[in-house]
Amino acid sequence: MSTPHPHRRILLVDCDAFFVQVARLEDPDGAGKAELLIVGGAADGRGVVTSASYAVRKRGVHSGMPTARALRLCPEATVVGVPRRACVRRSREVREVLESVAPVVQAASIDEFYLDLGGMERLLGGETLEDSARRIREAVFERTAIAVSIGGGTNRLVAKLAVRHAKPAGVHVVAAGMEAAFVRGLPLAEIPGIGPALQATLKTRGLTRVEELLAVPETELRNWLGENRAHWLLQRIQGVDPSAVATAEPRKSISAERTFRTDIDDDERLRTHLMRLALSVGSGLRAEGVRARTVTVKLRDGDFTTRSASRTLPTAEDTDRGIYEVALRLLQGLREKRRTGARLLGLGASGLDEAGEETQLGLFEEGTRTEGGEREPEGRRTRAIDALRARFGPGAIVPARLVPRDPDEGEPT
DNA sequence: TCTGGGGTCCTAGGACCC
DNA sequence: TCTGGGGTCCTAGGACCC
Repeated sequence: MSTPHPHRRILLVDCDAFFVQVARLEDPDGAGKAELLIVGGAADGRGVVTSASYAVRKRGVHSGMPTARALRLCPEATVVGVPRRACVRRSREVREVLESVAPVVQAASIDEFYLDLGGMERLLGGETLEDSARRIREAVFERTAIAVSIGGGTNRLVAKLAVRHAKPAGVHVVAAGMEAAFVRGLPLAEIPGIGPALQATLKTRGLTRVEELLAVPETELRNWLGENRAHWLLQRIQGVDPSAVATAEPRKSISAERTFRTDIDDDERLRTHLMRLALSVGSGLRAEGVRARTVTVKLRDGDFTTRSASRTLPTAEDTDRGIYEVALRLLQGLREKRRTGARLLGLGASGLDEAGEETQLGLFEEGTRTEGGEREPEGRRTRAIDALRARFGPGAIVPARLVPRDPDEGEPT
């Protein structure tokens, strides 16, 4: 079957410095007035920059940089915490606007959305992709007060690369047929998927630009990187990306982790943190209506060595207690292998199946057991607690006696 | 100046089965 | 007695993205 249209019309809508914008909208008199604004973790602990205003970026600050270092580069900057809840809400508002103007919208992250305008040619009349992008940019700003930039082209990769040339608050469309030429002029580091490790590998052969890599014979590349990676890389540097814009697939894992202000070597305290993580992961599972077959514990030692242990259960689990009990054994195993101060503790749930109709219990709820040892349904209370946690955060309802206030919590900024 | 938290995907070895 | 493959699941680790 032949397609009626010669090429696809893909847009990537990317919110400009999203966390900064949201922080300003939520606090117009505080963050809103600070031109030099950093959103991220506290500077006195181990926090990093989540997003920095463009004025701060000019000083060399970028996301992922330790906040302490960012403040050394830009001492006048104001630092505020991440307004998580507001970001989720505003992200949803942006998505809703996009869904009203495009038939297919895929949220790639909290602040990025792929659109496929295919199939709406008749509705659009003769509108060019660039004009569509401008119209959509304005609609989003009008209805959400969020400024976005939009990249466009015939596939997702090109749209993604184009959006960098659109920022801030602009539009950049790569014309059909110009994909390879557009990619050819870029440094390899700009290609999504070519991260620090692959960049370093390529650099051992003096390769830092797409152009240079294109000159390497294909067979050589295959011998060097293996069939799969070579194929993937070749497509990337030729501006080819057959992947479709698809609406969200079900989530594959749910996890929570904490980096401590100072390393923790005390098993009792680690157990307390593990409980807290189990509460968070458990309510996440129930909120999604899924159960997990695999539980993973992650431990990062003081020297930044990261270790993990996982266990797949015969039956899927979604209770705080069930998750916790498996996780505790895994944590003990990891601690026995190497007992040293822990920098980070994490807990993940994967192998997710849709939950059935049976009970969903919270961590410290006993539930009543029938003669067969089966739990009786007592979902109402757990659901009520989960609802409160959803509104006020995972710390809203915790068994105070067993999970005291987190002494390792960073100071709120 | 050390290096967050939430995810996805890939690889590789061993177990197990056909 | 010797010698195969392939497929799937599980586990551990790592790369990468925002």
